[in-house]
Amino acid sequence: MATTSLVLFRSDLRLSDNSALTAAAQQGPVIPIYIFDENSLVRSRGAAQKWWLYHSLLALSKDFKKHGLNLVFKRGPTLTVLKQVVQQTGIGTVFWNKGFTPEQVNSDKELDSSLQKLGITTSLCDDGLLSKLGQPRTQQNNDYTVFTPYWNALKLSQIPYPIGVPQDLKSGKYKIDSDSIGDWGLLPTGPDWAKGFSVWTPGEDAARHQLGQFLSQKIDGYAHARDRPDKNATSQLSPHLALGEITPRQIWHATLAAMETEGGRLDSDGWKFLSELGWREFSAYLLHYFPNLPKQSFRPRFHNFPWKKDLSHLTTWQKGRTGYPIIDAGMRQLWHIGWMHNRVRMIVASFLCKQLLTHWAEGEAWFWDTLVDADLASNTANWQWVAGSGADAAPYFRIFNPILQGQKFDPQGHYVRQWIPELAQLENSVIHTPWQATPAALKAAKITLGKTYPLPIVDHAQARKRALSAYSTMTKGDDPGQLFSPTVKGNS
DNA sequence: TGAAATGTTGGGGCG
DNA sequence: ACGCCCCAACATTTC
Repeated sequence: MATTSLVLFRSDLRLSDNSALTAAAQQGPVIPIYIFDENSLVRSRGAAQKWWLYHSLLALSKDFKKHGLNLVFKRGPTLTVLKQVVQQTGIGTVFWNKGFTPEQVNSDKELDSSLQKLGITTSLCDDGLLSKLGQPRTQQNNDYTVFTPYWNALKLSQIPYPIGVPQDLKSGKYKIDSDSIGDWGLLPTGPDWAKGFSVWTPGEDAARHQLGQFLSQKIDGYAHARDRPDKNATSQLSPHLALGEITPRQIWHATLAAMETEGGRLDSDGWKFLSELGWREFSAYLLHYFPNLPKQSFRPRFHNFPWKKDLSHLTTWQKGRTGYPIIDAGMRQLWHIGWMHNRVRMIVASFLCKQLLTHWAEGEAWFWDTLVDADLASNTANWQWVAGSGADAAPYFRIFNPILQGQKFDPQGHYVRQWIPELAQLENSVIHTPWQATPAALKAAKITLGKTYPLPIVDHAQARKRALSAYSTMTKGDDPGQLFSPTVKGNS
């Protein structure tokens, strides 16, 4: 006997390797549903990711159509909407893949018990991570707080193989009204800040294609080239992963297979790439054991760090007008395409926290709103990592010199020229230090410092000293500290 | 998944 | 030929 089920989609916008969808399809016909629920208990998606969500939902809907299923769109509190649908249809079973942030876990639990009280059968599946949430643990049954031992334990464990698209996908025979997602306010309304986002193709097909291209063309040499923002050398799978258009275990096994094919030649590049999945996993793991990670420094001694609140500095950083080309190029890339190269993320984050002494959570909030790949665990764990307040973090005194970083990782200034057109005509020798260019060189390049391009807002050497002295004021005490709330909303 | 300050070494200019 | 100094190059330490 076949039971028709609802399958609730959230951050798992794919047909393949989808545990909930597969489990439901094994029981009978399926009605897939996406509910746009700006639940106050769960941090809602930033503006940039809403753009991605819109396009990803269209893609998912199309993919379901190919299998003869209609993806239902609804808006409102998830429980209320599900109740209505259940009352209207009499469907008695709901499947979904569990979330893995603490707030999603709690909200899943509430939803689960509320549905059960209504006599609805629920089935929650594990999905979206390589490992079971909260695993592995140390031999003494502690949680890991250092990446390397965590990673060693993780990579040795059995990572499940991905499963395909369910073969026996059949549509439930109910007519359910569906919203038009154009009414959800997912796309920019005023000025269209998402024009540059057209470089992306959201959706499961595009994600699979992107992975294939990466493994056939870019994995070779990845370990080194990944640090070069002037080269297109990274996988750029992060937004696909964030929305669940592809799973880490699909990437894991496809990468191992590609390494296998090359008989070991790509092992070091391949493991470097897989370790990046390891960092994603480690972030989710840390957030699980430290639910305050988004709001509080992981290391207690940072609770009394003398952060500065300087709105004009923050705004200058956000707009990419700090006067340091590598910083400004990164911030403008973020604004224009909703994504920033990993190396540059570290440089701009270090600059905000250290040169400008701004609380890491201000930067985290900006990234959250502007990144298409925003992920609560990765975003907060990595900001804390750069700030020095996180688990297994870079030491606070490791302060990037934005000039040297620019010269080292963008030696010809291609990246700077791409995102800061007003510097495009400046010669290589001063592309990362325009204030050192001769008046004649500036004139030839049509640059007026302080006008067409800003002078540096802080002097690096001075700011570095200031940061180190701020660091030295931290005490070892474990002051419980305040939970942080950012001062500025992003562009939403 | 740094950078700057400080220390050490060794070749070469020079008296 | 020798010692002295300078300083680039590299190494170590410190932040």
